[in-house]
Amino acid sequence: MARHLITSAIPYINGVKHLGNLVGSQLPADLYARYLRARGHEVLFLCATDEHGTPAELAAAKAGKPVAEYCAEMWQVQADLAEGFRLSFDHFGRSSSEQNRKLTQHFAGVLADRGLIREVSETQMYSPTDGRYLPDRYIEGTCPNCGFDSARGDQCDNCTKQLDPVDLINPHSTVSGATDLEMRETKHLYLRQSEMKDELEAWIDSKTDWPVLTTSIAKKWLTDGDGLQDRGITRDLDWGVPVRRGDADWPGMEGKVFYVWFDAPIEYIACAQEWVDAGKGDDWARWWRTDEGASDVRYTQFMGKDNVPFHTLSFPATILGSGEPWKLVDYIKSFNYLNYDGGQFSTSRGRGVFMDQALEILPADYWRWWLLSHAPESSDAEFTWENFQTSVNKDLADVLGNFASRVTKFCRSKFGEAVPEGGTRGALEEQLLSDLSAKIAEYQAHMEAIEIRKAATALRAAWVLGNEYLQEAAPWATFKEDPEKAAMQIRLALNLIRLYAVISAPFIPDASAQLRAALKSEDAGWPDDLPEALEALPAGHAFTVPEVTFRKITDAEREDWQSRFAGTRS
RNA sequence: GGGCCUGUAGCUCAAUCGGUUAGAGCAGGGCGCUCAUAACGCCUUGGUUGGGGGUUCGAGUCCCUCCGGGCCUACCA
Repeated sequence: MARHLITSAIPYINGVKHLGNLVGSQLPADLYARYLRARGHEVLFLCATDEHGTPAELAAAKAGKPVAEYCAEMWQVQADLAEGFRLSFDHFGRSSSEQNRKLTQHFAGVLADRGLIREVSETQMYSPTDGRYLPDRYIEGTCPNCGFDSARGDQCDNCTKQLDPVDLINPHSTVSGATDLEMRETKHLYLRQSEMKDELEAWIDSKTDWPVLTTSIAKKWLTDGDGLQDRGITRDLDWGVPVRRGDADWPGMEGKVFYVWFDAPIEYIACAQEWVDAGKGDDWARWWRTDEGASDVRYTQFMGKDNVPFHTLSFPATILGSGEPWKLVDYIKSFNYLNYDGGQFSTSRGRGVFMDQALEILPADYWRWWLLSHAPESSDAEFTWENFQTSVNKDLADVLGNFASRVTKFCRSKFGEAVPEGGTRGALEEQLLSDLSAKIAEYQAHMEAIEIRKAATALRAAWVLGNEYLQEAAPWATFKEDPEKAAMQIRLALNLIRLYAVISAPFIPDASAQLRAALKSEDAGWPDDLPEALEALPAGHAFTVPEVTFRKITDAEREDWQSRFAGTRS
């Protein structure tokens, strides 16, 4: 049994996340965590909210609330939704935690001591009306290149030319519309990533089994132009981790905070401390310090492709640069994007299905199954209501749900609500066991390799084997001339339902639990020994016919949702 | 502009190191079954692997080129 540390990219605080966000990190991470736990491994699965930065301040202002209060509320919203989707975090933390504040300041201090931080004086747009410095993209004006009148300070959306805010004609704040912008001189800390380029590159090069998506993005940043650039790790903001050098003041940095992308990954570690402080665990160091027991931990991170540079370069630079024995990531699983019906999901425009809306219309398992079985692993994937309806109806209702239904109902009508007794297995049953064993082995191999779509395909194929067996065995026919044989067939089929419930739990935990409850089976142990697992429900064991496990999505519903979610979210 | 990814059946996706006749699911067609959520099973139609050129005994896979889609390009996070 191994020890697995699993983290999902931490979702930003400003609002409910959409299904694309969910399938890009939290959901696949949960699948993996549930699977490894089911296989008996020791797992620590962490996630948190990413709370700092300009967008959080502006969202709070818009909501008319102090930013700390806004974040606390939104954390609760996201925590509830995570629970709704059955995301099995051991702890769902907050990057604004006390633990993260201290740890972030600690890392900055250590990095400074080791000469990996330098001060840079630069100019930045300041808006007296807004009373704040504005990131480049919060300034808009007319593009000096093409004349587009809504060009952003970092890039023109019309001609794609990269810009500097001072280049814009008639620049104004997108927050207030203020035009009295001025350049102010300000001092910031830069992490000297360039010093660590060779070390990082050697490390990335050693990860030959990582997804191409992960390594190609990392290599690009390492080798593009002049190579890996130093990165600013402080900002002129109120909301964030105050800049301190460990426990000490940092002269000249008063009133500044660390950049979110510096403190957010550190929250992975702080979250383990929060987990302990919340009384859920007793030793975070054995997961994170290689000198305190973490050397045998396998650490896997899940994220969307936009997060890859920070996880392959910035955060490792922080860890390696500290010279302290922190656990480095072993495997980075990254995802492409999920699109919505011909376009992108968009938080700002409210396009697509959001986590709260999804749970309002259907149980979590429907979404979990579709999203995971269509995870955007090799390229961007697309959500359409037609595909969702047919996939879910066919896979969950027809293949799995109906199997449980036909077996239990047949048993009830012919033998009553207890596992029937008698008969002995023959060649057909031997063949089923052999096929099933091979299919489960395939499923396990894909799960271990985190090949999610392939794992879903193998799992579904295992469900199909049950229907094939039933058709071949035809207990409704054998019952007429050899009731004992039919009893044996149905006993096996009832055990198949339990088996399916167990192996499907990482994908569809609620349905799995519901099926086991109907079968009155406490045992959720993984079927390491398949013949034994298919004897788990012995003759005479009482059960009940489960409620319809998965009802079908009707055409009327699909059409309703299709139009309801076509527009924008209010 | 530069870089990376991607294009395979009507749809969603496979295809190990370049190796036999490019495979699944869904949708379509036919047959069977009657236990079941109009469910299940079997058979089956369907592909010049985006176009063109090249390397090779052999190319979906490697090279060149053109076309389409997507992402990144470092101050959104």
